[in-house]
Amino acid sequence: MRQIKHPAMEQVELIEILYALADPTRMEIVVRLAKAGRKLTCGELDLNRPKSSMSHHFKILRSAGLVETVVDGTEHMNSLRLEEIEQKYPGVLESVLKATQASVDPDSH
Amino acid sequence: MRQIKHPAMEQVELIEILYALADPTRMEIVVRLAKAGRKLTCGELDLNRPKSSMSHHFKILRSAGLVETVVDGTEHMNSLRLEEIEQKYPGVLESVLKATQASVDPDSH
DNA sequence: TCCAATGTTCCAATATAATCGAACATTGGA
DNA sequence: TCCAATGTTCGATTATATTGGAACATTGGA
Repeated sequence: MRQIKHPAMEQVELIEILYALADPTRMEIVVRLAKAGRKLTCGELDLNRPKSSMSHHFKILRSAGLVETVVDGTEHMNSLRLEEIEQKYPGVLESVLKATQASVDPDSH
Repeated sequence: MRQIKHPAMEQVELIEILYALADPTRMEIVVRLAKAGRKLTCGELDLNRPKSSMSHHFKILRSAGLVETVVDGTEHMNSLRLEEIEQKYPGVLESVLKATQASVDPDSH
């Protein structure tokens, strides 16, 4: 597989986005990608889990339309499809990301 | 049980909200409650499913902090905890509700 | 050509969730 | 007091997800 397939935004369903986010591991990946603001390899996003488990979660994030993965040599560079999702579902991802900060920082609410 | 217990907003987790919304039946309940803008009985929110199934979903919606249920005689009146959730997680529920309309109305995106 | 690095795929095991019938609890009215 | 109405709880079944080891694919460098 030269490059990985991703769904077009037309076929990205809100409920799949929510489902993908409703898992701590996947949410953590999304949050890190948002904070990084640049492409990260799967290795950089490693969460002390077997590669097969991480790969499983990336697959779900991709099929939900949240993450885009570009093959670069032996590495896979991942990024959030933030603008695209904002366009189709304004505020959803943005507010969720903000809310994750709120959960961590007790002063923010 | 005279009245049903609900979690305080302090213990309402974002990820549980997302999980609760990531199911078509529960999403439909939430959308209907939002559109109704008034308390609805479980019967009014019936989705052609056995009572026990609906009750299961209401339980999850309650424990996630999304729905408040007040016992009134033999009926249970349900409402969205919209303002409270907006306060704690601004924009999340609002944008999701807007997005559900976008999914239905092809002109809106 | 060989090999290490990076992930994916496959598969089986385990865990979690959804479904729904039946029994139960509570209420209000006849 | 009896009963119908409204939901919940219980328990069993089925469906779906997660986990992780092992094998595999692809790439780039030695």
